Amino acid sequence: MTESLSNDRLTAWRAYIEASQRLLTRLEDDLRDTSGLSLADYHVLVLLSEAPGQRLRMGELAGRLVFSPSRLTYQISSMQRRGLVARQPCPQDGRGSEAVLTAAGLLALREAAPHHLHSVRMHLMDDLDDAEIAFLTRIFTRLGQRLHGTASPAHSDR
Amino acid sequence: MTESLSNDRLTAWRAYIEASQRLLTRLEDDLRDTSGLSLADYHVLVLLSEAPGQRLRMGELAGRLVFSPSRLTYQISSMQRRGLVARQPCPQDGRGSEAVLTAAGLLALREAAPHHLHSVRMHLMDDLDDAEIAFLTRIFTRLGQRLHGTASPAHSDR
DNA sequence: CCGATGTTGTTCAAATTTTAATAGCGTGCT
DNA sequence: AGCACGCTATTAAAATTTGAACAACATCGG
Repeated sequence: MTESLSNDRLTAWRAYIEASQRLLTRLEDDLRDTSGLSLADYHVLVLLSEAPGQRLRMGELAGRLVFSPSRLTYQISSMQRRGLVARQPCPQDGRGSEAVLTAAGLLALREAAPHHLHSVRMHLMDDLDDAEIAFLTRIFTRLGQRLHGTASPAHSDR
Repeated sequence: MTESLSNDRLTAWRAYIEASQRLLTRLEDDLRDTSGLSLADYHVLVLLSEAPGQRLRMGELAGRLVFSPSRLTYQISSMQRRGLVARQPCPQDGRGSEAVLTAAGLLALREAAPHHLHSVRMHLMDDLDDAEIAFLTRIFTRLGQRLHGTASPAHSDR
């Protein structure tokens, strides 16, 4: 096992990590300032708004958000308190529950989206040309697919 | 103000966000399993080990880690409890303090690094060709520089 | 030198996230 | 049917992170 990275790769890695962190921080701040939502709130709203019946099982939602189950429980409870989503027991499975988008939630999303998308463009997308977009998509789509399978939230053996 | 993203860009954005989240989670788990360190611990150790005198001002460290001041205070206190770093008052500035790498901290880094780097290669780098590395570096170096200036931790007006 | 102001870190409380149980319910086997 | 097991989501407690308020010191202008 080779235990190092070439200089080029180390540089790439560090640039990626640091810039991503800064970007996330910035987007979070922008979103909070313009709409009072967190990124997590926003992502939940987006996923629900796109789902059939504007509702999703907790587990499905957690998987897509890359959230632990308990984190999602907390997140949804919080949004429920604020009236952005409702919680309903799942008809097909007595154990489960679904998060359902409320009218207020949809409205909040509609109000927040323009600002947020503007922010994403401003801080990232406007600075990238088409070739860069293509690379970004290629690299991270592949990465996401590869990471999706092998476990992580739970500990594998190794 | 155009308030949307082209489909291509939206796809790129979502792939990037989700895969990055999965990657971070995976690396964190791997690192924790093999060395008992968090990513934050590891980054602190790396930065200190590279700094002249293996010491850095709190503010400098916070800036590079993209941590809030209070978060860094907590982080360093935790590492101090575990013997990985020490805290010293700053000679030039009576207000400040420095975090200093300890022998144990350096050892912990040396032990953790091979596993962590292997993990980074495994999950990300080995899957990228040289052209992709170049794009990654280019995109995120530019992004990092651009985001570095304009404020975020504190709220600007807008 | 003195006072006004800005910095640097820390502290405290509140909010969030993690981790380790746990309750309830499905599934499959007998 | 009856039971062993696994899955789903929640809960409780501990750990972390945020955000506001502060204390101590530096810096600058008078």
